[in-house]
Amino acid sequence: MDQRLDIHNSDVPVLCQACEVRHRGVCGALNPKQLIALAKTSSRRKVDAGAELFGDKEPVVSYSNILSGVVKLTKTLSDGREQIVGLQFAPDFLGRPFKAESDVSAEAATDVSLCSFPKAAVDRMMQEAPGLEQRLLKQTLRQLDDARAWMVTLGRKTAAEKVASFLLLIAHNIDPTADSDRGTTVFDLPLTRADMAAFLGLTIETVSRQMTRLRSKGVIQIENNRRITVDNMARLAARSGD
Amino acid sequence: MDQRLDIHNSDVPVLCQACEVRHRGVCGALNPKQLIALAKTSSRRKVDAGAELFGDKEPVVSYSNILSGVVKLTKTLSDGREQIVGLQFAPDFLGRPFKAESDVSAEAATDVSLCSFPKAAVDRMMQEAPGLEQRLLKQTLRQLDDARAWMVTLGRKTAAEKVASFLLLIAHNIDPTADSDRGTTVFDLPLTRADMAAFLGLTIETVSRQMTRLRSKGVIQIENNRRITVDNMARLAARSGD
DNA sequence: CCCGGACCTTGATCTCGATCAAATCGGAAC
DNA sequence: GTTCCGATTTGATCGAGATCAAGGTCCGGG
Repeated sequence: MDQRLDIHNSDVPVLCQACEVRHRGVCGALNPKQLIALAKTSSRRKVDAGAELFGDKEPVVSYSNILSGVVKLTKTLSDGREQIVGLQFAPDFLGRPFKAESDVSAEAATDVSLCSFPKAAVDRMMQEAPGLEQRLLKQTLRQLDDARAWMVTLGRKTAAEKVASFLLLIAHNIDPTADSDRGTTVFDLPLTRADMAAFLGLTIETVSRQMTRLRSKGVIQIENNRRITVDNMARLAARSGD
Repeated sequence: MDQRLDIHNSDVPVLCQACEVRHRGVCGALNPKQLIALAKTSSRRKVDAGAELFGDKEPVVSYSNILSGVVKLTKTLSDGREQIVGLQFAPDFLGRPFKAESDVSAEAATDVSLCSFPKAAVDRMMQEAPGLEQRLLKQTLRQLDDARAWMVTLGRKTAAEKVASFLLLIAHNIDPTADSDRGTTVFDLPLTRADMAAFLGLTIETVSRQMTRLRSKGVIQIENNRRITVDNMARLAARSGD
């Protein structure tokens, strides 16, 4: 009832009215009143590819929604070996509730636009809006599923299967309608070869060789290193090992 | 107030009064009234090492708390390659909310005792008890941290570092007081060499060779294949690559 | 005590992906 | 256009871990 009224008096904050992820992101769980309270303290910003959003072991004072672009989450061993442990796409929520500091660092893989909130404001709102907590739980469970699926890729797949799995992952995230039945799919890789290697647990050289191999077998076309065309998704999927 | 009264009229279900994980598990978020409602439909059971708790792609109709023992979560590729994607210890909650079927299979690595609940009963209670949802969110976030930490192990560590990392993981889970400052730590491995290989993304032979190597360097002692003694945790930690 | 089967270790060899080392490409600045 | 520099590709070689193949150990049951 209250909810019903709120929907009609359309005092949704200006910032949110034009928001790309208004309904898909965690904000979708808030009523207009809560949205107004949160919007007061939130701010949009753009960051360039390569910029660090927050570092490992660094106190994190804000959460963010990703509005566009791709963010990579990385962990680094003491001797410098690096592994990307997650990729986040719009409208993912960025940040680790219940902990003052993250144990991953987050870096913009592409140009990224964000909507950031003070950590404390969201933490407070989580207590009042159970729907918010539920959205976070759902996203976290999905990320856990993704992480576990990727553990199989890291632990058991060959280099060729890893690269094919990566291309499928990106194709599905960039263009959710891409599917094995459909014909040609085109997308831009959000990652450099070095990033791909860091995500796949391989070296740059191996990634490059496997990409070349997929191209020479006619599974993919490569334009300017970044633009990928997949004529037949099923053929690519057949090489992913799943 | 209501809460305060409830605590004193100690009508906590008999089943729960003796529960090993009463306060540490997700049930700790429930008040006695909710606990009674849930206990009506819950049941304790023991399963032998090796038994499958639920399979991949199989509809799951119940959740469980692990009361004792270790459960392994595995994923299998179409050609049979297998990867353990998580280990669960008491008092972990087992099950995937918001999804009818799991995409991992769960198997008892050791003898395990469980307390199981019908999925529907817990799902209903999650709506009413926000504390329950918050506990689940916290556990899920912790599991996501664990999964990401393990991705580094799978993607970037050498066989020697993987085995050392595994021993540290087990030592810390079996005996939470084990720490680098302290002297001797003794524990039983909950996994066979084959399971260790499946968790580490290695073969049985490589795991065995690395264990032998750690023994011959005096980092660990091995008794009957399963009982491990670590005289100096710091020496083991130094070999984990972190 | 002896047997049988599962689990584990050890050895020899092979192979995939890492490493080392040059080219070559692509795009931004001028 | 030309230059330059980081990103990528390609080639040659190496080596960690897989694979193939025996043995050895542990433990429960007759």
